[in-house]
Amino acid sequence: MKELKQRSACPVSTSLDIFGDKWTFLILRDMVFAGKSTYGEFLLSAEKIATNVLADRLAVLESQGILTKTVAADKKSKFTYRLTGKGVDTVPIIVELVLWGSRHCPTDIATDLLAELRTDKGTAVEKYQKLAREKSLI
Amino acid sequence: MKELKQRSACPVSTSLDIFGDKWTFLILRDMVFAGKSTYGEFLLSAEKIATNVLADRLAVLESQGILTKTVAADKKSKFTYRLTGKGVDTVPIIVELVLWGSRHCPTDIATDLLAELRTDKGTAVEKYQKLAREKSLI
DNA sequence: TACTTTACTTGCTTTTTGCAAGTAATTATC
DNA sequence: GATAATTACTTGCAAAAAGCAAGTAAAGTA
Repeated sequence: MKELKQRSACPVSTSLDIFGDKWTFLILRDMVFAGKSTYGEFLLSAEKIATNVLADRLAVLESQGILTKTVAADKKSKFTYRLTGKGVDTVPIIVELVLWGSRHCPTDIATDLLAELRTDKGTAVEKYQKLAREKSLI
Repeated sequence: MKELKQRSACPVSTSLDIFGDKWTFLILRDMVFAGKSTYGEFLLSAEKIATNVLADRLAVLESQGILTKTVAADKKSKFTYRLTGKGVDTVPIIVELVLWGSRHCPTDIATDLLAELRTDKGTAVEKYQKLAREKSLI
């Protein structure tokens, strides 16, 4: 059990106690927007997370109830990671990170996704939350 | 000039290249929701940031154009930090961190602020952005 | 002139990250 | 049925970042 220390009772602080690093939201991004669900898939992302850091972050996210780890349906040697409701609730945060980054940094994002997020953020958030929820029920 | 390396062209990743740590959003929170603007004020927050880390983060945020550093109006020995437009644009991210933390962690947040954010997030975001913008024009 | 305020800087220890290699249980192939 | 490949890690070590205590320097106050 990975236990995190809570630095204060401020909700921004408690959120950052869990998500305050350069990698955690990239794992969640991969689950929400790329449909990834295995250790091997997370390793393939462009940012090249180290294997020990990935293992550590997955353990933290599992212990914090943000995702679940189960043996894959097709292979016993594989694990499937799925978002819990608590994990699905991070979608609005990730969407705001997408919008800020795409507005203020040189990025390369699918124009249709960006248009979707900019035109009707609320609907887009609900859509990706629904997709993530459906995956967790497979 | 603090220069950051961009790990990929993904907007989530570029946002995290700047904000991906446990302290940066706490500084921005203090500016947006507590009206803080000086080094000494940031040091007083409950989470107790180390002085060298605070100095480093302020330098990064300044070099990234998220805040400006000017000599204070009243004292030449004091600096005033203010959000730029790019900084004001982080308010929606911080608001989502507040909402997630207050929903999923044991926190202690003013109930009227929480009600304000939950009832009409868009209006609340605009209100705090406007307040931050007005401060930057003083 | 001495003391305080304000904003750091420095030095040192601890923790986290990054990188390369190794391991162990399945699963696929010959 | 032995051999190789997949999949998900673990381990060891160097480098970077964070944490802590103390020191510095310019400006303001008594």
